[in-house]
Amino acid sequence: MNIGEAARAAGLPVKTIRYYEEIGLVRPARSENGYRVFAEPDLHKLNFLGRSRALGFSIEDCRALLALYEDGTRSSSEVREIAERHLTDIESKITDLQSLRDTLAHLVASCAGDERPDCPILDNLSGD
Amino acid sequence: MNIGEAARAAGLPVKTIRYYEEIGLVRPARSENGYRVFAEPDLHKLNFLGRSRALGFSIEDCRALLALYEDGTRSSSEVREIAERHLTDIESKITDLQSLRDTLAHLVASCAGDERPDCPILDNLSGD
DNA sequence: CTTGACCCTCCAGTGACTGGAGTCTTTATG
DNA sequence: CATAAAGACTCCAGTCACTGGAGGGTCAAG
Repeated sequence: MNIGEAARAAGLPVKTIRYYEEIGLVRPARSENGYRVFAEPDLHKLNFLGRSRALGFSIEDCRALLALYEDGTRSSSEVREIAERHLTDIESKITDLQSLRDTLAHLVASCAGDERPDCPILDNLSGD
Repeated sequence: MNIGEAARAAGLPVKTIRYYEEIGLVRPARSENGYRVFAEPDLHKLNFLGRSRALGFSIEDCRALLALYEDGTRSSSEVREIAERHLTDIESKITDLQSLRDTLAHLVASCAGDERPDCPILDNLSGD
């Protein structure tokens, strides 16, 4: 299977797959003409990567998760640790964004948004 | 006032201020020895930028906001538009992150996290 | 035999800094 | 006066995870 078909199968852009090979996440075979050849295990990896990335794991987390996935002697605690750290990260990002949102929402609400120059948003940004 | 003092006053790293000058957000004067000299209006701008960035506005938004701030003939609607777009952005990011968080929380909760290899997190990532 | 869809590699750019090397100026101390 | 530390300068490279594009080779259909 060529890279285009693999891309469609995994739901990833062709460029992304080439990038994943470059950084050693997948190692597809090559045919005589130099084309990458993706077999079942490669496709499986690509799908794994796509799902991991969709959950927001960093590439390095994905690399670790993939290694654990392929290591029959892993302990689930190692996987859970990675996921927990990521979850904590996301939760703190959510908190940060919510506080930004609250501030912004107040500012937007307080601004007339008409043709006049007076603007509480700018007042706030300029330090009142 | 030299860059170090300006940095302390504005609560920004020295490097960041030099970067802001490079991209044309501030234009401090130079003294004979080549050192940047920050006057009151420059400090004000740096503070404005710091607050805007802290609210998550992109550099280009900051540039636009600063221009509006300095334009006495602006209409507040222009400012409000930028802020509204940003607010919408943040809200959609929050929604995305919340759905990630929910998925991840379920997965983490379902994983024993012990010495055994069985792991619902990996099962999920590998496509069940 | 040509067209068009693929595939290849390599290089540059994204955003917003950050770190570091190598150099110069200023200030404080012995 | 010499020196050393602090702080200033420029320029280059790296971050993260791709993405776009140039320039070229390969393959199947008509």
